[in-house]
Amino acid sequence: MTPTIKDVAAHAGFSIATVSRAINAPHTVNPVTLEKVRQSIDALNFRPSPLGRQLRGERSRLIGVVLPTLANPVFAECLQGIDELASAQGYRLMLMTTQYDAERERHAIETLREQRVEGLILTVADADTHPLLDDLDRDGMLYVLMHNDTVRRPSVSVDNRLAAYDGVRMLIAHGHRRILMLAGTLAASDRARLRHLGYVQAMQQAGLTPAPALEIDFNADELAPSVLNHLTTGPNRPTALFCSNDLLAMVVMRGLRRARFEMPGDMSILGFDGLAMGELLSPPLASVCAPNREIGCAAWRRLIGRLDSMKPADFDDALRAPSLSLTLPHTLREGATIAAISDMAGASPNRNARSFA
Amino acid sequence: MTPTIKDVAAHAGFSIATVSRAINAPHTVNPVTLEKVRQSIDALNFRPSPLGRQLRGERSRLIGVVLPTLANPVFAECLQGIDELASAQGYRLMLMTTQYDAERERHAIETLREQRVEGLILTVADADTHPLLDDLDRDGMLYVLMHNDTVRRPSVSVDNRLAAYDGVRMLIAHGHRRILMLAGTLAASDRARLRHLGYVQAMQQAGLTPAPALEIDFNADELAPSVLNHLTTGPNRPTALFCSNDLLAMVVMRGLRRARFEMPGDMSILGFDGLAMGELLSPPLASVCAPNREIGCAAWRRLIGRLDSMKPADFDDALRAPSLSLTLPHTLREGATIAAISDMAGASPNRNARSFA
DNA sequence: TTGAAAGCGCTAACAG
DNA sequence: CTGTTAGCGCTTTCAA
Repeated sequence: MTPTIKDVAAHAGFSIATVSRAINAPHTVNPVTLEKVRQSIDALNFRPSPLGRQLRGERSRLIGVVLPTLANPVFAECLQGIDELASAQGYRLMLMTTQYDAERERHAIETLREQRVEGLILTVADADTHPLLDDLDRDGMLYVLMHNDTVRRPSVSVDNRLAAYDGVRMLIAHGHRRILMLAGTLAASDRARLRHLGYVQAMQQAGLTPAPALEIDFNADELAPSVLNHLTTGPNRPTALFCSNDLLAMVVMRGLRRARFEMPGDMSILGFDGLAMGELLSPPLASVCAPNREIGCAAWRRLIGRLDSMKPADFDDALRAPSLSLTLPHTLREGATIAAISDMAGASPNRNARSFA
Repeated sequence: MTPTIKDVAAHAGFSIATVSRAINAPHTVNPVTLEKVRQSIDALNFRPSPLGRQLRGERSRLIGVVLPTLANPVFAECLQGIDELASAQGYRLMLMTTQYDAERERHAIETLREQRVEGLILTVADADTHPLLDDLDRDGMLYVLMHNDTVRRPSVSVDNRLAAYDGVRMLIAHGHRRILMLAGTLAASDRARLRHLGYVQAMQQAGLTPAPALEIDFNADELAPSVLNHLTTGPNRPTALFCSNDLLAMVVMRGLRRARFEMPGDMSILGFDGLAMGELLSPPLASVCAPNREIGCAAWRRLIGRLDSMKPADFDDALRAPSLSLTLPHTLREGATIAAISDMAGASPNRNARSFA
């Protein structure tokens, strides 16, 4: 079927060794021979199988990428960063998604290891309590986490706690007092916890009372009535929502709009992630922005850096070990979904019935 | 480094053949032996290398995916569909992006073939005039195109001409007469051409004069002043824009908003693609929707179907050949970015100065 | 400059 | 039920 080096050798009238050399060390072979071999290669449309090479102990130049989902552009943005560097450096990417499911995470890592990837870039639900990552450590399998915010493992992320803290402080600076945090169903993730912690700290520092994060079913077409109620009615209804990610913010805004709420007039909204698309919205979505693409690039560099440093000597690696986790700076996109409390139509509790007028 | 079957054999005190059998045909080996081998496997943390297997002529269970970019969620949505089926069926995906660049397309296909993928799923800029696809045909390499709208090659897409036609007819039905089509910089793609053709046909059938597609620089932060001028001023300024994709529609809307245009009051907007995210916008984006996820799934099924049908006999394959390209139904999402002409504030030419008031 | 041959990890005849 | 062995495509000594 696909021609092998043998076919080429036969066609050219030389040995397979010569063909191999013609490919890998052209200068060591007689120009005339070289030319003949090249013609045979073209004639048969031969391409060397990486199998043989890898089998010989060469590097696979294959990196595994494990992401929760591509439905959230956050991960697509990271992947873009990774992909760009990978193709520039001649690496191949093997991609698996997990839908935030622990079993699928396990399976993905397992599968990729079988494929003999040289390293893994992954985003898992919870990095700290993940036995699989311990396995990787034990087996000396190189990996870098993206977005997972932990100091215990090699990772690249923003400081989720601080970022959330800064975001909520901004809301407070705009005069908001009743600020509620909304989280997706995967409230168990390490970053969700840290974001909530940041929220709590910002609230407490301002002398405000933080609330537990309200869980929202991400995929539902409508906001649950009880949730909507919680957001839109009562004397203590929130004036601002801090959403644990941008997609959630968009879903929530749609729900509020259907209830005749306007943003930011009736409710201020702050997201998290800094999706590029958020700037295209109307009004542009305020967000605590992570440099997603750059996170992908940084994860790549760290992985490849460690990969390369394996070769010569390991002490170099040990030197870098202290700074296992890399924290990239976040930014605040103030957007237009945040209003100062004084500008908000629905700020005073007694106007809340408006939404059901 | 990584343990091989030999290590396991040595550890267990059996031959490598027995170990291999223990893995691939457990029932053919003595339970006691089996148990010992299993313990050794666990102890050494052994996983069979796919290299050896593939080398033995086994299937690689590897599929290559080539996409223009992940920055446009259209492709991320397709990839989701593919990924779902792939992981369910035990296949691995190797992903490469091309940024719509012909050279990168070439390189991606080349690379993936070297990796011995069993088949390719790809979206290329222009399917009809693509020598690489001819190579694939010649070499019997299985592939399926996604979104590329051609009858000459195996493909899955919507009927881009008809879909555009239907979309523009809808605009006309809402009373619009001056409808302009906007296209991204890759106006050269097969689908962009077909979409424009559909636009032309719908216009002509209604006795209206179609215009050439106006090219927009997708990535620029602002609309070019000349473009903005074209859209917003003059007695013949358009009342509706048909954008060749949703992302472009969003960029254009942002540009118009900055010029104090409101959608749909001052301008109706129709996109193409049906991004899931479009429904989260305010107002929800009207769009000619392709079932992106389903396109990915269908492409997968066709590829695997043809892969499987290779095994027994090839005439089966010939039977299916007539229906090379699969056309999936499109839908119209009327959204709220389209207003009937009678409801539009800016409909009468003499109101156009409003935008610069 | 070229060829012969060994070996990478594994599976599958074939023998025992 | 288990072991021996050949061979998949390739690179790389080692000889010629």
